[in-house]
Amino acid sequence: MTVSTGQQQGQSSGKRVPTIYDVARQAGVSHQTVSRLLKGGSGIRPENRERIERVLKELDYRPNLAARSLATNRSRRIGAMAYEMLEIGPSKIIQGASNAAREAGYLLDVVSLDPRSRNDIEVAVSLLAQQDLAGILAFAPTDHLVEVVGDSRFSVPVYVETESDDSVPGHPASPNSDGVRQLVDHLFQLGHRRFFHISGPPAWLSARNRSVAYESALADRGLASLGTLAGDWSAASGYDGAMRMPGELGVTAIVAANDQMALGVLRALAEQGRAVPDEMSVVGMDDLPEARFYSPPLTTVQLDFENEGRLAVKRLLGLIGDEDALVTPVPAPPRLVARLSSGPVAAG
Amino acid sequence: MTVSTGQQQGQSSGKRVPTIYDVARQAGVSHQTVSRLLKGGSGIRPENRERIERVLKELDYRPNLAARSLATNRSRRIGAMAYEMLEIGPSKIIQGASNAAREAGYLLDVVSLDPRSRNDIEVAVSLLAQQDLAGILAFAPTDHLVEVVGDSRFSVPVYVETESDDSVPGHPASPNSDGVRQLVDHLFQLGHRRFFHISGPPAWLSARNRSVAYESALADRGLASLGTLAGDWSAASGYDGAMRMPGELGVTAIVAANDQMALGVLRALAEQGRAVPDEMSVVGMDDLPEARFYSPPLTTVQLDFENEGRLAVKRLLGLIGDEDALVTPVPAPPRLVARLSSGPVAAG
DNA sequence: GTCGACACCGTCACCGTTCACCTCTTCACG
DNA sequence: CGTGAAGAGGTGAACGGTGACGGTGTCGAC
Repeated sequence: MTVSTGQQQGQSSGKRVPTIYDVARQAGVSHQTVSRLLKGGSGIRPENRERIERVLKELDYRPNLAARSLATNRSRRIGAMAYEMLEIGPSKIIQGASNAAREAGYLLDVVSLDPRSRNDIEVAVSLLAQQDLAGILAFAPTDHLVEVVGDSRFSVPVYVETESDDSVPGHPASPNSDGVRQLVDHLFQLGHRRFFHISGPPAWLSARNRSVAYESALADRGLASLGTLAGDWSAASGYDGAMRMPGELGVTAIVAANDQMALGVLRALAEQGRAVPDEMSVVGMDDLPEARFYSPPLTTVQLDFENEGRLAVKRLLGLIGDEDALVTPVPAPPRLVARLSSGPVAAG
Repeated sequence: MTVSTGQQQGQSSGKRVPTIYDVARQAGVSHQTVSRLLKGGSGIRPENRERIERVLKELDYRPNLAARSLATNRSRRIGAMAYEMLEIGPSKIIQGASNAAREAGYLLDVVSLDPRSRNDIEVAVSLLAQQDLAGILAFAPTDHLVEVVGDSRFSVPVYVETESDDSVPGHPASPNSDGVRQLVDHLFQLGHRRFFHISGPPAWLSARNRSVAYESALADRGLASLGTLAGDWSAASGYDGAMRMPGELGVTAIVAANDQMALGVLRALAEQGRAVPDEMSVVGMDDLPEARFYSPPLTTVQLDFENEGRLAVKRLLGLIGDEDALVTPVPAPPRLVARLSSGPVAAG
């Protein structure tokens, strides 16, 4: 996983890389015929087609994308703005997007940035504006980013992955809010009535959405949250949150907005000598692969990040007009994963 | 963090994007003069320079990179093959690389792949071969990958991030092996003599290096490992490994090749009712931000992934011949982080 | 036998840069 | 006052594709 020595692969054998002209010459046709074959392929005499294809293989011809995009004024590259690639959610989303892009014949250029830093955002935007891209994907739901991206006039379609704003009533639940609701319901059924929330940073749209969903799920049960502390998605912030949570509230269940913060909460409770789940239930969100191995194993909710990334690419391709819209991936609905960190509320 | 609505930014105001010809005409010079200014900028009369620069700004000129790279046969893009982006190590390396690339004016195209799958690798290679890239970075130290990349004749420099092969004596320690050695020494000083190893998958160079370093660190102390089980970097595999470890060996310290596997080990021991560190010490590697919140907090070793990624980019730029080699980042040496999962060996 | 339709394929111009080369000034110097 | 070198900037041709258009050859219908 780390560096040490490198090795260079040769600057190639010195031979120029073949162009359609080379192919055409060797196949005894015009370059245009080669181009045609490369394009759609119809309207070419079988014998010619075969000959060209042979030469193509022989020379190991690779189209020069720069030339192509110069001529067509289109490219097969998608820019993506991402943030916090170290978190499981974002990085899985990017991975899904990258795969979907690859399958559609595109390459994803990922620019990572800190979406709280206006400067970072502007650097990223100008970097992306320079490259010739078919479109731009912005996964980075902070208010800042939405604003800057909205301002800057890209010459290509931009798809901003805003989450549905759950504060607007009467519109389809996002996977986020659906997941939160499942967690709350689960705890409710276990008898919990006194909830506390460790949220993500309020500048993040997804954090706000999760919080709103949490409040409204409680409200639907006729309950109100006993309080919320904002973390920053990290385990450390979860730890701090749990430590700062007023003891006199009599909380019996803590809902953390992601698994890392839940881990921090678990640790804080362990240090305070409070048993989980006997004295306190803790739930997270995301279902990290590790969540199952926490102490105790964490109840959480599984989200389909991969397909959310794919979906975003498909949507962008739709905007671009690339009718490759074959199958639109539907993210799997969130799935509650009940483990040992949640249990019935203590008697009495 | 999830999708819901998207929003499109306009296909721009319909006006053609300005070229150097447009700029030249408006500034009353030839296109070549504009090009010269854009290039280095020397040898232009101040008055002309000023005029051109004004027009440049006015029209918001952006060079067409496709045209440029067609003409120069060079591009400002670096391809990177990465694997397991979900692991902290790889993703931090990529992030470091991406930042370093950006600072040097390059963009990093990341293609993620499963380096165990020959097919994946070939797809990635051909994808990268198509794009016009200034160079290619291969972070993905499996034998497979090294082999395939070695075979395929890219027309651009390729920097393969092989680790130093620690089985070759007399050559500088890689951060990996240095880190492992620190862990072993730490345990040794705590009185441990009976070690067991949960390694990464042997196809990974870094896993092999860590294993070799482990064995040789023990050998230097006149000890031998009581055994090794190979995991796959996941917490689940660490759990399995600990469960399958023969009890009769009398092991007192388990060295896992990364933090996730160590987490799995901790969980397995907890389920077996074996106290950590009283009955068994456990150490990991990588120092994930979460490691500090495991139960008990994990002793591990901190690696400077970010700078390893940067370093790789610098090296590649060196191969490319881009003399931007300003400061060469030196990855910080690995640092032992002792926490509660390791302790003195039990008396008797 | 002529004509039109159609399939196939070649020619030419163009995409926006850079590069090689040439021309025109300007100025110093003998 | 002629000469040459240096400085500034213009001209035309690549780069490797694609698109528009037009020219063949073949075949069936009249």
